[in-house]
Amino acid sequence: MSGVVVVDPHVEIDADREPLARAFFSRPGPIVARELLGTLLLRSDEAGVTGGVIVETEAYGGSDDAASHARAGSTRRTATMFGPPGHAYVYRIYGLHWCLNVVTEEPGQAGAVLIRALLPTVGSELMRHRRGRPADRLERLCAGPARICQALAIDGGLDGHDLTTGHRLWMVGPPAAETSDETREEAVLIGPRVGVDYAGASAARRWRFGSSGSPALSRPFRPGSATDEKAKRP
DNA sequence: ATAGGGATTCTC
DNA sequence: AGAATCCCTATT
Repeated sequence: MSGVVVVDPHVEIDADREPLARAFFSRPGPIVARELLGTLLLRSDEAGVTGGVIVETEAYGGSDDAASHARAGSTRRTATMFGPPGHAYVYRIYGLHWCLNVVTEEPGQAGAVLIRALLPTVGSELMRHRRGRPADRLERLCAGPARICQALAIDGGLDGHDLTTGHRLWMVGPPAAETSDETREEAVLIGPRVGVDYAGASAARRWRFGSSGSPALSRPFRPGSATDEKAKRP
């Protein structure tokens, strides 16, 4: 991908855009997760603008999903998962790191997509500095959900933030990507979700999605089970 | 009140 | 392979 245009945080957003984005995120998690591949995640704060292309995602459901934080219903931590689609669900893990999700499904129906990896395109030097690894290869900078949050300075203060409004932290692509037919067809890797074997929940569901051939995946997809396939947008 | 554990990452 | 490290959740 060439010459990325950095959106000014104060730019006006088309009035049409928000309802479209809302519709995009209100659909089932696995569909949203797959279609988020190739879209742009951007972060703007005092230090500058950072971000990259989403290359890996995972979908999580509601009470029927034993691997989901929402499995026990709405709690203090997971309340945003039951809220409006297109908002950020940010949680702390292992007392150390933060992870970023986008809320999916209609309000009242819990769901979220974990953003697992980006290919950096904006502010890579700032991200290296924030990660404390100036020599890190570009593909490794945001290869992992907690690395993304460290590189983009995302923490609990952004929990519940609307990702469709175009400021602080936002996504570019849905639904703008629908205009470019070229990008509709892409090879997508599919596999079981990472680190949720405890629930025995990942066995049946293959809700992890990755951009085929991307050098920035958090970890490889198993060549045997994770099938390469052509995914087309509706 | 308290115990158990995690959608991770880095180092040994 | 093991630690780091805290707060959410469930249980007493």
